Amino acid sequence: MILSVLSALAEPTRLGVIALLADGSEHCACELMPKLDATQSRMSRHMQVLRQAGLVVDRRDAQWVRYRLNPDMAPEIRQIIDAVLEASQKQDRVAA
Amino acid sequence: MILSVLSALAEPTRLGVIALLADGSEHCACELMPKLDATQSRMSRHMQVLRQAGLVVDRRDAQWVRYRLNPDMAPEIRQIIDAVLEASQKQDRVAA
DNA sequence: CTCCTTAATGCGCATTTGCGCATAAGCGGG
DNA sequence: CCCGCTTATGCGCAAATGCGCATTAAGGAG
Repeated sequence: MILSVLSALAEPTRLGVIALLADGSEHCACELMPKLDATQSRMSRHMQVLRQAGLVVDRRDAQWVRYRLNPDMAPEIRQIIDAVLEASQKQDRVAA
Repeated sequence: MILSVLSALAEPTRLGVIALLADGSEHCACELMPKLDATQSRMSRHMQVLRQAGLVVDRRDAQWVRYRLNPDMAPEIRQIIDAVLEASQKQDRVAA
């Protein structure tokens, strides 16, 4: 369980997805793709990994699939997410 | 950086090492090996990954190599470790 | 129904990861 | 020096991962 969460996060595109979804709102795959410079099939499979790890949930809305952070995530997993996001923000700040 | 931390943690034996080192004291590889049911070469290579991710430091003491959590770990990385350890403890408690 | 947009998936391939085995290297004791 | 204990590493292999390409599926609009 935790291991699947950690390996889901240990990939730059997937981590980028989590960072984008961290605003709490919904985003469709077609919106995430260009922002993360990912092709369609890559994005689709990465989203599958995030879904299976329980990090995101999806909702079909017409021809779109809208993703958001799983609102029912266990609090201890949510803490990992928050810590990871904070650490990657700090890293970006240094890099910039 | 964060990605190397996450992928270092996303492996059961390595996560086990971190959990054992979380008591704050030093442990030699030969002590960790039987506790985590790992062979010598496996353990050696896993420790290398943890070292390169900056999670542990090692110290040669005669024929032993003593490991401990990196005391100079960046606080935001340390927070990830703590969150991960708490989550895996919770998981163990449910499993037991 | 046809066309368009969005998303999922089968397939094959290249790279990475994890491992065991054997061997080397580091260190202390006799 | 030789031996024993501990650790590191070269090598080859099997499995997992990540990807592109092409195709399929799902949905809405005309």
